[in-house]
Amino acid sequence: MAEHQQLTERARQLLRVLVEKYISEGQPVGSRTLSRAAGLELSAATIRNVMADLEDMGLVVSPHTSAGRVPTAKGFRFFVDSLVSLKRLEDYEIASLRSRLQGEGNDKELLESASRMLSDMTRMAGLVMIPRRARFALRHVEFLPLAEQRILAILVVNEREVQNRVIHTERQYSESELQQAANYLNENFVGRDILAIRDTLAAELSETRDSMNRMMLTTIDIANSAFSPAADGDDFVLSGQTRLMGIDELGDVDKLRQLFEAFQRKRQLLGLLDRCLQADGMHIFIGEEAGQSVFDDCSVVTSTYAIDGEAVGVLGVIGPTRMDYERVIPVVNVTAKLLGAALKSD
Amino acid sequence: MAEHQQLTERARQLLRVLVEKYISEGQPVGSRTLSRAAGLELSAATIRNVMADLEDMGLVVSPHTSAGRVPTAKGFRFFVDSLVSLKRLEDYEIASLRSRLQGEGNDKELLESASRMLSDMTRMAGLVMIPRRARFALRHVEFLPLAEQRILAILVVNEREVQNRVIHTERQYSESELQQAANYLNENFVGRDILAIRDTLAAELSETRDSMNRMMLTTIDIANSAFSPAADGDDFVLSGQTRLMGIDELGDVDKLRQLFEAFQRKRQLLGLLDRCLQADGMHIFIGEEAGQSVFDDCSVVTSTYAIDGEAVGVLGVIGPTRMDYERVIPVVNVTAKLLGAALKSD
DNA sequence: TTTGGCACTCTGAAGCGAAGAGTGCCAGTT
DNA sequence: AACTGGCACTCTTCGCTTCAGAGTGCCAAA
Repeated sequence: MAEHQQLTERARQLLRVLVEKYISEGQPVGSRTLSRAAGLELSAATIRNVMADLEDMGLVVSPHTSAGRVPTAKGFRFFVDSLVSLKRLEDYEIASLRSRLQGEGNDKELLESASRMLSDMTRMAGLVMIPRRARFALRHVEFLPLAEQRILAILVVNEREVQNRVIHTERQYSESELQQAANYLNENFVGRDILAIRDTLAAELSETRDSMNRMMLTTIDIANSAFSPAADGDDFVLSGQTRLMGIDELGDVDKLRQLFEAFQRKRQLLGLLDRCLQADGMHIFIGEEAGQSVFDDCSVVTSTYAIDGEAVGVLGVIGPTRMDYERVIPVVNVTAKLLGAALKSD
Repeated sequence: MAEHQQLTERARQLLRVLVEKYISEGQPVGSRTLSRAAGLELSAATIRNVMADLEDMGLVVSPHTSAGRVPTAKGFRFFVDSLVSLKRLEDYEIASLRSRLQGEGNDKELLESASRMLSDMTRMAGLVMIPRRARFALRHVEFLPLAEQRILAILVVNEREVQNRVIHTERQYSESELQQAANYLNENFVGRDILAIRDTLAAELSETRDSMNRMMLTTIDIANSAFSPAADGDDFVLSGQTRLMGIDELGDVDKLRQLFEAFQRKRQLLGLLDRCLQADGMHIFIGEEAGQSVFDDCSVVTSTYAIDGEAVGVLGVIGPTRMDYERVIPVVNVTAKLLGAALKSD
């Protein structure tokens, strides 16, 4: 059986059982064990032949001459792509998750709660990216002068979310100028998207610049800086990192430390999440597939979550390559749906 | 030499050298090594006698019959209390720290920077408690109605700090009622402490309840909830936790995990910091002294930091019991002074 | 009081052999 | 042609022993 040949049904079945066994036991599995567990009426010797083939194809390896087989990253990939049989969550589990999310007041708590849920359900680390709402509907704006040509802008958007930014301006504005500008915006633009407002103002500026009064110029100047896209400092919520410390595949303290450092830097993980946001639905990265050596012994299972049909964020879990995909995949999937619904409903 | 007797000068000297040696090498130190390192002209045998005394007093132990001595928590305590000779920081080091703090814009960044500095200088974890300012001077307030008898209160205090809170009220208020209440507060109370404002309003209420107009009642009702003491979610800034993973005294993954969990829960650590805030100056907890088993193999070195002479917060480092106190203590001390100064100056 | 000497203890590394697990291959069976 | 039992071989793991090294405690002498 050559490298690129199709797997026989039997080989697939054996690979599936091997992976399942390995996931549940964490030990290399030998031909004898497999012949007992597989349900097929085959002797250990026969199975050894099949295993040799799977090894040629790079789906399994044995850590040393006399130690049974372990799935490779490629083996896991094949497993999740075409062998895994997902376990539906029990209804009561779904109900309990839903109620945990419904109790939360604001969005931030909702995300934290979802992250903790992912972590609790899978006993690994859960993560939830802050939603990138396309739209920030202005509810209210306030400007306060600070020293040195700086202004504190407070925006209330999407009904309840408060953002505050310090902006630098060309010249010093007085308190009453700022007040007027804010009033103008509050009277004319409530409910509209802040980026759209900025564009509208800019258009107006170029059309009727000369005839414009001072107040309008002030308003446009300030709004231009204040209504720029939010640079969210904190881009995801991670929970249960410490659970990873209990997992012996990741027992190497040094590896673990690098992983934790990556969590703190956020950049690498964020890059991964961003890639996931490009395409709706679930993504699974196994071992090296994430493309960053810190995650080499890890897998990441993610799903986008959507508000009103639009994917606004990504959530998922991160754990050892040897994780219980049959359960983890549905957990991530369901949590994504529930979170989307919960975000919509308030 | 009995348990409670004073230590001779010689015993003190030997203990000092032993602790220093142990701190730098991390290995139990034997009598032979000590006789060479101590500078005293004493043979190993003599030293062994002294060591036996120190062991009786509980200042050192040997991990097993043939392994030299290691300081106990009590031994370290004695060392830091009366033997340690602090190493002054170099002027250029102080200058570099000062400039790192001066570059920062807002308070939050300042605290993070201080925390990172502590971590970098000591190669352990740094932590800085958010200042508990006694006074929150009102700069501006805004109330916005939300659904279900909730109000979004936005407070700007201490010139530039924005707090937002969702409060629940007895009845639903209209947008214009809230507007009036906010205007009243902004016109009459700017610059005063929010707790004082609340008290003033409450006093007014009891005096002239009957003659009071509806607007005033509204204002008092809302301000009463909105101007309660800030429940800061995030009470301290921790940096460089991962540095602790490299330290072999804390090599036990399970211990380490408990420590990290304690960091996330925050409560325990916060309790410790609060105790430190009771008394100005430096505090050192060695091993069990912190009173919480999670910190058993750790020491915590803290200092209060003050703005205008008033201690408003605590900062420090956390690391293994075997840390270089001679250097760590000055680092914490200096950082506290610099942070206090930096917070004042803006 | 200090010191050299000595017997003793304990650790840690190294080496060894037996047991166990599993493989690869071959020759025989279906 | 596909499967199977058997067998030699390999590799890990565990317990045991040995040995060197480090350091102690105690004693008798200076």
